[in-house]
Amino acid sequence: FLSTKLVVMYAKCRSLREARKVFDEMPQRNAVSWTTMIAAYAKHGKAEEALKLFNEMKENGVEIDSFSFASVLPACSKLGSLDQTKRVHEEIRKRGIEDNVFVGSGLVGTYVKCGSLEDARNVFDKMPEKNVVSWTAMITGYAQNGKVSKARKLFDKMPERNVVSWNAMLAGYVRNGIVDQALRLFVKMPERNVSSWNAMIGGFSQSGDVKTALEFFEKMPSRDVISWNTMISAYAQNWDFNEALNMYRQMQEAGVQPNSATFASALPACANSAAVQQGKEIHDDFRRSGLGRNLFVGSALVDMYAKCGSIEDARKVFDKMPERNVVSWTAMIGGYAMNGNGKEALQLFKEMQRSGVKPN
RNA sequence: GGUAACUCAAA
Repeated sequence: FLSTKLVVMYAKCRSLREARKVFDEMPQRNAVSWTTMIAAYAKHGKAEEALKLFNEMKENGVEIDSFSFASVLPACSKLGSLDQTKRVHEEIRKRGIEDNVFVGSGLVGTYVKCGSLEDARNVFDKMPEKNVVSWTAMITGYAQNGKVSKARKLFDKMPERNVVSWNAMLAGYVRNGIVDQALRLFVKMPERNVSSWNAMIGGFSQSGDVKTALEFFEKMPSRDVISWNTMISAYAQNWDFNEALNMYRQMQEAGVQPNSATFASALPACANSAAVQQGKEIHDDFRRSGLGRNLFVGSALVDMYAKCGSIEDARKVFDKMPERNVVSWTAMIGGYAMNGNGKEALQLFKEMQRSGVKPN
């Protein structure tokens, strides 16, 4: 069908809305159009929507194949619910497609992100054929959960490696604070991409070596938005707030489109230096960016206004947030406490508990 | 014609 191709096209051009419009108006939807929409939502981080569509697909009696499962698994990863993932896994088993390498690798990664290394390893061991993606997903599982040597054993054992596998191992060393090993890999790897460089910059930043982080940033062949965000964070987290804001400005001059992480990285620099004027400018930039509301940016804004003493503005942002978690609540409550308004702080604390958010 | 793995962010 022609409209199926249209949905695919719009989804590829990352125009979710347009794709959905065509999808909704289609006279007949097949497995391809359903899967395309599910994958598009998952890619945009809209996990609930992806799962909703997946369930609707089942209700409509459309056949769910390995493509559909592999597409919905990233949404399960984002939700992080082990129960949800086990339910999907059960459906996969029932349909007898757990041997598919895309489905298997997806399951490994999803179990990792739901915090169950055991289930991940189980699926991994049972896979009749593994490819570089399956191996890399398993390595990431160990590497990101404090088991670097297990990760390294797998890494050395895997039949073939690509740049992503090298990056996964490198990131594992970084995550566990072993920057020298990360650097050793970085030097040794047969090819590097922008992610490899970004990971190293993050590693140096994490160990407090902003100087070397900057050297790598300047030396790398090309920089993407993550490179810039990492440097902004590097300065902000190492108490050089002016340089953080400087990087933010340079990024704009370089014509790089900021994303939500950019704002969430730059705002703490204003918060911690009580730079309310710059904070307001960044708030304006965010509104003008056309990026949708974001939990991280919302919390960073609340914290920025609160720490700058503009408690009213903090509350305005807080009230407009569509979703709040313990970080947003804590930022707001802390703001009132700092302001000497213990009464309002206490009241909000109770309100937070009433809304089902647990303090930590 | 649709699918899986790596790097950045808030109290």
